[in-house]
Amino acid sequence: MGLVLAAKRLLHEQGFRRTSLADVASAAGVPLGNVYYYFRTKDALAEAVIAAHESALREHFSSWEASYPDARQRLRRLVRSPLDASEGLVRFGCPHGSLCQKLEKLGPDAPLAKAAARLLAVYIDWARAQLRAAGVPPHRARTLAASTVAAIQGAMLVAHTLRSESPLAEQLDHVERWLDSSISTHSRRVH
Amino acid sequence: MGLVLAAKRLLHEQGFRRTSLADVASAAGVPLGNVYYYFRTKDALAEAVIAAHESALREHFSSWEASYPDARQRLRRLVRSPLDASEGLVRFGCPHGSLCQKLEKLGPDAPLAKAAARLLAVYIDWARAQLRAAGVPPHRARTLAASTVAAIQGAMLVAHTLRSESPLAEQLDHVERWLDSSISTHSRRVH
DNA sequence: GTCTATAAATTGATAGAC
DNA sequence: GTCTATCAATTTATAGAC
Repeated sequence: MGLVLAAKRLLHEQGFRRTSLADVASAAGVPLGNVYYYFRTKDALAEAVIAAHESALREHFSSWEASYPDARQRLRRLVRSPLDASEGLVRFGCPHGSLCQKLEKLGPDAPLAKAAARLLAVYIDWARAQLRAAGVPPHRARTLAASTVAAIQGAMLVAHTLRSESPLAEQLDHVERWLDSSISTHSRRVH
Repeated sequence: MGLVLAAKRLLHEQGFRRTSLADVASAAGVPLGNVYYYFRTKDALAEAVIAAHESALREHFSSWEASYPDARQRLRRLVRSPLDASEGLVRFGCPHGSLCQKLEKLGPDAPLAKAAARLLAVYIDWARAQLRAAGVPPHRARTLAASTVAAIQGAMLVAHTLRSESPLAEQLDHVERWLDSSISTHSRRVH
C-alpha cells in the first residue's frame, strides 16, 4: 500500500497536523478521494502508519536476535541504532518520538494515543527482555529499560532541535557506557 | 499580557497546530480580532510564548544560583526540577521539548525553529556552566551538559507517552547518580 | 475499484465601525 | 484601542459518475 508508505514519510517530515490528506494522496500518486476508500478517517490512516512502524520495529528486533547471540551485544545494537539513520533523525526527529509527542495531545483515551504509547512500550519491553537475559534482576531490568529508551529518545530530541549530528553520537556513547556499567553492577554473576 | 499567558497554556496542552487563535482569544477573554492588534501573525504570538518560557527559565536559574552555593547542588536541582510540575508533564509533556518537536518541523531557517533551538540551548549552556564550576574540563562539560539535558528530556517524553509518573522519578534518580559519578570521575580534584 | 467534484467546517488574517 | 463581521484559503469528508 503506497498510501501508508507516503503517509509514514510525510508524518515524519511534517507531523500529523501539518500533513493534509491531499499531500498524502499526491505523494502516493492517487487522487484524494481514493484515500477514503482505504481509510475511513485521517486517524485511521495514522493508525496504519503506527502499525507499520511497529512491525518494522519488531523486524529489527528479530534480526538483532538472530545476529547477536549475546544480550549485551543486542543492547549495544539498540543504543547505536539511531546512528543508522542519523541524517533523517537530525532533520526530522525520531519518527516514533515525534509521533508520540504529537498524538498524545489528543487525550489519553484516544485510540491514536494508545497506539503511540504501545509503540514506545514495544521498545522498552524488548530492552527489558535483553536486560533480563543479561542477568539483571526483574525490577532493575524494568527501570533500566525505561531509562535506556528515555536516554536514547532524549539524545535524538536534542540532536534534532540543535540540528547537529555530533551530540547524537557523543550522547549515545555515554548511554552505551552507562548501560554497560549498570549491567555489570546489577547483574548476578553467573560465571 | 493575558494573551501570551493563555497561549502559553494552550500551546503546552494542545500544541501549535491544534491551537487556533480563536481558542487563545477565548481563553484570554478577548475577541478574536483583538489578537491581531498585538501580534501580526500566529507565529509572532508563538515567538512571544517562547520568549516567556525563556525568561521564566532564566529566572529559575538565577534563583537556583542564589539558593545553592555549590555547583553540584545546582545541577541536582536542575535534574529534579521536572518533579515540581510532574502532573502537567505527565499529561502534556515538557512544554519546551514539545514546542521544539512541533516547531522544528518548519525547517531549520524558520524564526520559530531558531527560537525553539535557543530555548534548549539556554538549558544546555547553564548546565555546562555549572559543570565547569564543579571542576569538569571544558570539552567534558560540553558533552556532559548536552547528555544531561537529553536524559532529562527523554525521561519526560517517556513519562508523558506512557502517562505514568513513576518512570519520571526513577529515571531522574538514575540521571542524578550518573551525573554525580561523572563529575567525580572527570573533574580535576582541587582540594 | 478509481476518479472528479463538491459539500461542510475550520481557521488565519483583514476591514472598518465605534 | 476594542470589537464585529467577513474574506479567502485550507482541509476533512462525501456523493456519485465511470
